[in-house]
Amino acid sequence: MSALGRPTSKDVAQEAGVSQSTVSLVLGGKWTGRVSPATARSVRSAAERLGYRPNPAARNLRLGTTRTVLLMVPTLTAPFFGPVYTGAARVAARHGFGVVVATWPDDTNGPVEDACPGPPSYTPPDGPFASPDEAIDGVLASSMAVEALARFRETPAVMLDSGPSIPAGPTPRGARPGAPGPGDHGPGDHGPHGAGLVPTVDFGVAEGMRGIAEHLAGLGHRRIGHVAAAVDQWTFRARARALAAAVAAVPGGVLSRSMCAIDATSAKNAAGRLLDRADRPTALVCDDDLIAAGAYKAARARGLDIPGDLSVTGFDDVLLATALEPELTTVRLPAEELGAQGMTALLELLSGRRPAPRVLPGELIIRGSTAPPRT
Amino acid sequence: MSALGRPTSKDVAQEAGVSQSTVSLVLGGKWTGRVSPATARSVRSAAERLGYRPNPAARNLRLGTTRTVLLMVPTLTAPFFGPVYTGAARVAARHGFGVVVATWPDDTNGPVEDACPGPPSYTPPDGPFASPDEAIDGVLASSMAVEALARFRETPAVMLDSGPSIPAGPTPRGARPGAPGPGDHGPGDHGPHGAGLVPTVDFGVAEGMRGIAEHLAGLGHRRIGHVAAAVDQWTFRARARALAAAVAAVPGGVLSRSMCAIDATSAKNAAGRLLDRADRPTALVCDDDLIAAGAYKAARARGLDIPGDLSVTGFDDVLLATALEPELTTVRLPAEELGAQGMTALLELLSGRRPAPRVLPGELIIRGSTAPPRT
DNA sequence: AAGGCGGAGTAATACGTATGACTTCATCGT
DNA sequence: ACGATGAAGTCATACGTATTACTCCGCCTT
Repeated sequence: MSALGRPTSKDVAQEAGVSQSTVSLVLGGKWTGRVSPATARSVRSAAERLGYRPNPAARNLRLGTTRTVLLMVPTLTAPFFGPVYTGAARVAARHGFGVVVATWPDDTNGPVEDACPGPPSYTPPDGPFASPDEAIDGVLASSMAVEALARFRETPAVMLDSGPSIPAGPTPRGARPGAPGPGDHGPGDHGPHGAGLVPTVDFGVAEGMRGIAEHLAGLGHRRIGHVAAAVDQWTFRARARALAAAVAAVPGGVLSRSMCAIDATSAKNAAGRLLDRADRPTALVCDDDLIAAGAYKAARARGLDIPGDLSVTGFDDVLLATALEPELTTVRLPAEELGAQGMTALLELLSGRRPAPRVLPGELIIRGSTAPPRT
Repeated sequence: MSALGRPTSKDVAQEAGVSQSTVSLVLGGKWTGRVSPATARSVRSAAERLGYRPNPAARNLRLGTTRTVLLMVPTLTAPFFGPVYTGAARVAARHGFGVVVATWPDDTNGPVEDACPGPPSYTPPDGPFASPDEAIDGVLASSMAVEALARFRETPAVMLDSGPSIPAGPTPRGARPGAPGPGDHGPGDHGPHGAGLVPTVDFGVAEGMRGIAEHLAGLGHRRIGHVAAAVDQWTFRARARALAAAVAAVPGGVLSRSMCAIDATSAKNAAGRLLDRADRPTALVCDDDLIAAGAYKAARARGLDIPGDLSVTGFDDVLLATALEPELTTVRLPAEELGAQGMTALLELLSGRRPAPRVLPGELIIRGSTAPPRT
């Protein structure tokens, strides 16, 4: 029995009447030609009987691997990142890996009284991340964590939702989302891990946004408003750029834009600004579902019926989308699949291969918030 | 340098010109009277210079502790459990503990193609939980996981949101939520860890629900409908019981109930059944915010104005509550604090003390969805 | 001067697993 | 008949840390 109260490989060896090495060989699967099938069977049955599970910590010591990867996300409180974790953890578990999560520290807000002393920890977390002090084999990093990724220069990493290559750094202050500036994310960029060496998994946000624009155009909309998230991330830049291009391709298409933070109140104000213009748009394209909820409020406050007087679209398809009335036309981004594919890419990277970039298509979900414009 | 590329205590020893033991003593903090202050200083500065962090796996081996706890939740996809994790992980990190998450396996739904071979894992997960195969010091278990907790008979555990004592087992089939049957959760019950030995952290849902009832009664409501979650959990039984008691205490108070699953469509139907009765309620009390969103839909479908014709209340105060129009009157449950307090209790338990039961009060948040009934 | 004592530090070992080096023994080829 | 071959295992060791037992040394006591 180990100090943790679990049976060890030595216990199994005794039970099976063999040596500890043999147990390790059999259970490690590398015994062909070294252990007879009969012995292997008896070892396995002994392990089964005792409910033996190898101590991962001890295994790590020798192997120089922790079979643990770090998932860096800004928060688990937002609705989007839970599924990302779920997908990543599922794939990881299937390969015997564990996942620890690091979140941006200002994720915390509630006051906590923890007078519990507990054993002393002489390794206070110091970096920008509130992360468990783990030894890590690799990092799966959400786009918001680009600069924090620099702490892991030596560690294999995969970026999620950060664009087809890692941006060289934070976009300059004055840069406007949607401005297709040269070198915005060109293949010549050098990420923190070297020239384009960090594998990426992305959503096909451009195609998704184009789908929305074509859906609206097909319904007859021409004056389109964009309630855009004022967040400097690749995904929002890509959304803005794709929408601008798609509307420009529609004869008579006109696009107006208003920026907001990602919360319902700010979105309500931004949408209101568009609705109060003389040439009021007949449709509002929102950068995500929560922003669309704000747009609903702005419309209701002005007595506008959705979708009769105003069509509204969202992005992401979180739970909220079907809770709204009418239900929201949006683009479903497979968040769980993002985590799963990201983890798959990371595991490939860890096993020495160079994973190909992946792009997960979004799916246009047409619900009740879009209709032809009133003539 | 370790196999993982990090400096080891031996590296620090060499840098400081002392032995590895001395490094361990100094950094472990138990060196008073054994190491001179000057040496201690030089060791610490060497550790600083090299960026040394002890390898937790190696430390565990000797100590018989993994400094890791397991958080069992049904899912991280639902909006409620992300904050629970956040709070738990924050407190854990502060004491040098890591948190691994186990979720109910049917949390997975998306198809995943993972042709990645990776190293073989000879410990396939077998239990009901899709959990990382970790060695664990303790378990923090959400109420939905009562029966799974039985797998950890020997492990210190804290239950979250499961009522003041662990129920003896699943409630019998025929049991109706709200029926204050004898022995429902009486102090005589024996949990899986023995007679009431599992510490608990709960929300004050009864007080919260009473607050809602009194708020509505104060506005003048008498005919109240309860759109109840058909989920066999302590928290929902407690909500139903508290509401029934509070309404009974109001002169002329009448309560009707309709059950639904926790999704907007099912809730819409259940709310609709109440609204179609001859003695239509003037207020609908919903078991959570998502159900309230369904109630909004039912009301709109019948041309009822909220809050003019119908008051609606939710429970939990998730993001959705402020995205609805009008914003939802609800009870805020401090989910992050639940995780934090639960982890604090678990750490107390691990250090040999017996934590007192904790109850976190809910807070009534009055927004725009409640008003006096139309006369 | 012999013995004792406390301060400062080191050597040695245990934890549980994985693996390269080694042993044992039967069979095979010549 | 005798070394070579290969199968079936075991031995010994390394991984990085925490801790116990020990050494060394200077100083004090008697």
